[in-house]
This record gives sequence, C-alpha cells and structure tokens, in this order.
Amino acid sequence: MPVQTASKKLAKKNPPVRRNPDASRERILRAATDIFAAQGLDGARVDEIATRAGINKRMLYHYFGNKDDLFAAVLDELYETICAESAALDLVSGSPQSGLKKLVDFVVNFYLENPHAITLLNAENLHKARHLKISERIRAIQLPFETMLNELLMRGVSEEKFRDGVNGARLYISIVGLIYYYLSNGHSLSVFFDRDLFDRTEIAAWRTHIHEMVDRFVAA
Amino acid sequence: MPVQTASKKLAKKNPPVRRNPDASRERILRAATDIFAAQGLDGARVDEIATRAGINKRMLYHYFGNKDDLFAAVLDELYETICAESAALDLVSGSPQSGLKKLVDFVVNFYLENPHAITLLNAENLHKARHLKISERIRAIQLPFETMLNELLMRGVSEEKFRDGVNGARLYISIVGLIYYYLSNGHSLSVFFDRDLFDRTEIAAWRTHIHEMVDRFVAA
DNA sequence: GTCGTAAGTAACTATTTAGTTATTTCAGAC
DNA sequence: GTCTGAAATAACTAAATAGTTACTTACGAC
Repeated sequence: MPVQTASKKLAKKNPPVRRNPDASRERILRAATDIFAAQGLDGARVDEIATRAGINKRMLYHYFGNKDDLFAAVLDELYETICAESAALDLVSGSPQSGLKKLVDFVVNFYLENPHAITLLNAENLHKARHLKISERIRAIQLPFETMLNELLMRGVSEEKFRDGVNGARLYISIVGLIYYYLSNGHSLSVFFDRDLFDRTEIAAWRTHIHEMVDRFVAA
Repeated sequence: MPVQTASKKLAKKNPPVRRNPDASRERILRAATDIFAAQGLDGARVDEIATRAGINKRMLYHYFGNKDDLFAAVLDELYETICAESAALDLVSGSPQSGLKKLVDFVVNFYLENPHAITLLNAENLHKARHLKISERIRAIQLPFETMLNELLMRGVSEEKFRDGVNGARLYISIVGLIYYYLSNGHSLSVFFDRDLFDRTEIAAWRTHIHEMVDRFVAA
C-alpha cells in the first residue's frame, strides 16, 4: 500500500485528477464504437460504454448529450472514414481493368478490416438511417467518387476493354453487397451450408469470386 | 353504458372468456414477428408484443417461455418458410437458363414480399446466429436444394449454355446478397446516391441488374 | 354432472437503465 | 497570485421492463 502524504484536510488518497478533454472524448467514442457494434443501438448500455472508456458516465453526457447523439457521432465518424478512404483511392493511373481490381480489393479489405462497420450500418438501417445527416463534406467526397468510377468505366469502353452501358453506382452497390452480405450473414450461412465461411481460405475464395463476377459483368 | 343482467354473484360484467389456444399462440407469433422485425431483439418490448397480440402478457410466457425463446420461435418459422419455399421451386423442368431466371426471381420476390425477413436475419446475425439450431427438417430441405442447383448448373454445362466450374452455393449467396444488401441498406444508400432506391422503377431496374450479373457470370 | 387441466386475468416486483443533481478540482487567461 | 469555466466525480432518481404470483374460469374426458 503506497504511503500518502497528508494534505490540508485529512488524507488525500488519490493523485490529482489529470484532465485531458480530447483524450476523454476520444476514449468515449472508441468504447461506444465497440459496444454499439457488438450490441446494436438498443442492446448497448451507456454504463458499459462509460466503464469501457474508463470515464465517469457523466462525462459521456457532457461531451455527447445523450445515447442517441453518441450513436450518431459514432456513425458520423464511420461515414466520414468510408468517404475519405474512397476518395483517397486512385482508380485512374493504371489500366481500367487494374483500376476495377483495385476498387474491389479496396471494398473487400475495408469490410474485412472494419468489422464494426457492418453491424453499425445494420443498426443504422434498422432505424431507417435516421442518424445519417448527410454533411456538405460527405457530399463533396461522394459525388467525385461516383464521377471517378464512371470515368473509369468510360475509359474502359473507349479502350474496348469494357462493354457499354454499365452503371457505376450499381456496380459499386453490387461489389459492396457481395462482401457485405457474406460477412454480415456469415453466421447463418455457415450453418446452412455446413462450413465455416469465416475461415481464411473461404474468404480468399470469396474475394476471387467477387473479382470474377465483376470482371465478367463489365467485360466487352 | 350497457345494462348487464345479474349473475349468481353480483354483476358479471363480461361475457365468458372464449378460449382458443391455437389462435392465441398464433397471434403472439404474428405480433412478435412484426415487432422483432421493426425494433430488433433488444429494441422490442414484451409488453408491446402482448398488447399488439391482444393477449395477456402472462400467456406469452405460458406459450413461449421467455423473450429470447419467443425470438427463437419467430426465427425458426422464418427459416422453415425459406427452406420450404426454396424446396418447392422447380428448377429442372425448363431450360437451364430459364431455371436460373426462375431462381433469381424467386429470391428477389421473396425478400420484396417478406421485408420482415431481412431485419430478423440481421438481428439474428448480430447475435452470431445463436438462435439458429439447425433442425433435421431444415437440413433435409437445404441439402436437396443445393444439389438441385448444382444439377441445374451441370446440365447447363453439358448443353453448352453455361461455362464449367460455377459453384452453386456461391452463386446462390451472390443472388441473395445482391437483393439483400440493396434492401437492407437501402436507406443509407438512398442518401448517398441521392435517389429513392425503394421506388418501384429503381427496384425493377435492380432486378434486371441482378439477372444480368448472373447471366454473364455463368455464360459459356 | 364433475373434475382436472390448461387457458386466461390482474396486479405486482426486483432490476436495470438513461439521464441528473450537487459538488469538487484542475488549468489556463489575465 | 487569483479567478473562472470547463473537466471530473459520486451518488441519486424516475421510469421502464422482463418476468412472477396468486388467482379464476372454460372445456373436454370420463
């Protein structure tokens, strides 16, 4: 037991409370992301988030207002991340085929590396995307991304690698859908098809499968 | 105020309580399906289910044990329906191409007509499919379905309509994934792509898109 | 008819849970 | 130095919620 020096009034048991607002806010957001992802919006417990963050619950309300707004903040960060990483993609520097491969790998890697994203987006869609207030910033990133993808497809057409008439937005939704559903419903699917779809080799095979579907879909 | 005839002991205000165990059980299951689908497992309230079913909450516990087991019963019925309807499909009587078209339309129609299915399966997968106890009956239906699909593909190969090497299970997961993700995440996607993906014509276009993807994927 | 069982009701409870109150204390501006 | 507002704490509360208790009553088997 550490010996404490007595302060003005009796024994001051603890060292002075170190303040760090930015770090506290950040830790709350990390904990909330984990727990909302694991339990959903309704399943998550505010006390559990506070405990995991190692802060007093009161601070959670201080920084984020209430549970719903905290969830909105978690989602906002996720949307921001998705948009920012999409925008950082360079699809135009190589051939159209390699650009498309790059896009598929990016999407697949993103959901493999951010399993939180899937359950958070499911929670959000259960609530009909009511927390998604599309910001100017997100629009400013999303639109150029769509444009870049359509330009990639058009270049593929003019180089006679891709067929004409492929819609960029639909292709993108298809790519995301193929990896998203596989991961999101992998537990049920694994039971139905009697094998572990989260196994490394199964996932690798699924990535190849998506590449094949996309290649054949756009092929001239 | 209605005048009541006096019974043996004072006024018997109500007509005798009519019993109907099967109907009560059924109404609880219907109400639970609606509310679990709308709010998720954790968001759903037992009292709300009881009220919607028009029964006393005690009966819910009488018939189903507890909230979790009620959810399991709802899911069990859903899995049963999916398997039964899949098994009832006849994919072999026409050409391989028409069989595959039939499969795509069946899957698309199923999720369009059973919007409950999507949120229920999401809730289940949030909980890592822990309520899915695969029954003998479900296995007995699922396996022949997989076999039937693989036979369809093999017949397509031998008739030189399809290429070789297409995996039935992966094709099926792809078809479901394409419609499932579109509907499941349609609210977010509609905001991102700035149009209503639940609009009739958008959905029709998406159905066509899935057909195209599948056709090109299997084409010789 | 009568009897035992399952169907049904009303009111209750022990916990859990989101959100607050009241108060203290650190750290930077001046 | 000291003053002030933001950061932090502990303890509390009102409402909600899953599940129960104790009781009544319809109905089919005999």
